Amino acid sequence: MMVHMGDVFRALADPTRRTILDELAERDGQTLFEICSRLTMKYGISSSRQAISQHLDVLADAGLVRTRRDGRFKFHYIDPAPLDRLTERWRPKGERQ
Amino acid sequence: MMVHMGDVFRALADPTRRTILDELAERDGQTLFEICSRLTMKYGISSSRQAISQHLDVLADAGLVRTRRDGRFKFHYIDPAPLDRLTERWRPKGERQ
DNA sequence: TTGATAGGCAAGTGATTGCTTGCCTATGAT
DNA sequence: ATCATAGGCAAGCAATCACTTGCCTATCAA
Repeated sequence: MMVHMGDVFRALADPTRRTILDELAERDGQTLFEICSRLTMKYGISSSRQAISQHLDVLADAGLVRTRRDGRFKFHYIDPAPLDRLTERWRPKGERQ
Repeated sequence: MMVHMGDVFRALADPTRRTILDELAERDGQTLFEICSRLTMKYGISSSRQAISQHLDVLADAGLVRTRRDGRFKFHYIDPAPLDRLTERWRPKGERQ
C-alpha cells in the first residue's frame, strides 16, 4: 500500500487520532476494545467502537499504525516511521532536524 | 495569540497550505498577490485570491506564517518554529528526533 | 450447538472545511 | 481628484469528515 505524505498530515490533524497514537505509544499492541475503554477511562473520549475503528483505519492508511491478526483479536501497533523527516522540507536549507 | 499544537497539524493537513509553505520556504516575504500568481504558475493551483488569503490566515493562526505590513503591501514570512519537536511525543522514549 | 466476544460493512447525519462571490476599505500613482 | 492596486469582510455552497446506527461475520468458550 502506497502511503502519501498528505495521508500522514491528515491523520495527525484529528485530536482523537493523536490521542490514540499517545495511547499506543504508552502501551503498544492493544486491541480495538482495549483502546476504546482506555480512551474513555483516561481521556474521557466517549466515541463509539466504530468511530475508533474508523480512526484506526485512517492511521493505518497513513502507515502510522500496523496491525496483526490472531484469531478473534486484532492487535494495533504504532509505527513512527512516517514521522521521520516529515517537516524537514520547510526548514531553512542546511539545517538539521 | 496562543497557538495550540492542534492548529499546526490542522494547518499542515491541507495540500494547498503545504504548497504555500513550500513557496515561502523558497522565497520568503511574498505578498498575497505574489503567492497567488506563483502558485498558479509553478503548481497549477488556480484558487482565488480569497482562498489563498484564508489559507494564510490558517497558517498564521498556527504560528507557521508571520506577516509584516508596509503601506499597501503585506509581506508573509514562514516561521518553522512550531514544527520543532512536533512529532516527538510519539517516538519511543529515549530516542532523539 | 449455543451464546458471548471481537470485529467489519455500509448507509445516514450533522458539522466542518475549502472555495467562491460580491462588495468594501486603504494606499499610492497620475 | 481620480483611478488602479493590495487587501479585507462576510454570506453562501458543495464537498468532506467524524460519528452514529443497524446489522453482519468470525472466533472461541460453555
